[in-house]
Amino acid sequence: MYDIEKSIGFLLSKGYQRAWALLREEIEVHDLTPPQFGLLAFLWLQDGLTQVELSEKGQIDRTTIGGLIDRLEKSGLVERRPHPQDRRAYKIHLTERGKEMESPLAECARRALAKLTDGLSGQEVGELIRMLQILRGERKVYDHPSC
Amino acid sequence: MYDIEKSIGFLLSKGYQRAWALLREEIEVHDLTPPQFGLLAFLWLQDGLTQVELSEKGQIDRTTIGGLIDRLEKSGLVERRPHPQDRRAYKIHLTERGKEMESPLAECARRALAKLTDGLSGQEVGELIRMLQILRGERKVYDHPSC
DNA sequence: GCCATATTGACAGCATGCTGATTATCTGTA
DNA sequence: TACAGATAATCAGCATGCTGTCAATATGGC
Repeated sequence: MYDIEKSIGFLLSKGYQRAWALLREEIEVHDLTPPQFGLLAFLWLQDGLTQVELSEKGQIDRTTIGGLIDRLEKSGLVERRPHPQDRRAYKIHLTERGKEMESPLAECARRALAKLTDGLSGQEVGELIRMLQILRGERKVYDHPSC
Repeated sequence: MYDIEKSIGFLLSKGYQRAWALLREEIEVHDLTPPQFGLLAFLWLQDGLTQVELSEKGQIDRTTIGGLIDRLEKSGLVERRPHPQDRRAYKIHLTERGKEMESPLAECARRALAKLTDGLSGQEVGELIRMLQILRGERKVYDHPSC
């Protein structure tokens, strides 16, 4: 008999759903959604990427990126600038307001994470991160790489 | 600095994305999507539930259930029957074909799960399930309940 | 330089997941 | 019985994530 309640796929979907909802509660006052927050977070690490580069780094579908940027542009957090070497492409840049939002938004994410992992110890959270990185596709993640 | 690559929410979203894609590869030959499979899986455990009951058991939004059932009904896997005591409600029943699909579809799910957890040991998979159940909302899950 | 091929971003179309509103029906209380 | 409030399902509207297609532009081989 197939018991979906114990299935990793089902549990991942529900865990993700809960993470999404908790983050959304924290950031909706800033009129953002979790994926929009995620895209900003990649720009905080490196500004001026093209849509394809953002798509690869964030593992977000390239057709989804377009709409995300449309909405972030409308909110005045990012802007499309023509790419100096490639007339097909845009470079996506944070606006001043987009840069200023890093600190308050990261604080929102910290609060959401605290609620999410309320039932887990710090060590368990580390273990969970390691295993999720493996699930994501890396063959194996070691604390001390051995090969 | 906020590093989204190490964020549990981000990793959950990517892990879920990968689980979704792997399951979809296995079941798309049967013209199903992972959420449709999930709904069937709850009916395999208990047939004849109402949409609200399915929504609660599967933690699927009640407005999403309607469309899922529409599509499963069109595929001939489930059917809406009037509820004998409540004229507002339907009881959702598996068709013969819906029942027969349990075995092949569960096999698809087993193969997808094997690919997903390829990099983890059996013990790690158990740990992961335990931690995801905690993330889902249960305060704490013990192998040997202590309180 | 020229052309086949690849790449960038846009769009249409579909399924999912949510909010909020609506309709039909049920239930508990006066 | 009558009525207020709760409940089951639907619908409209929006954002996300995917497939597939297309136009504009780059690139590499000749």
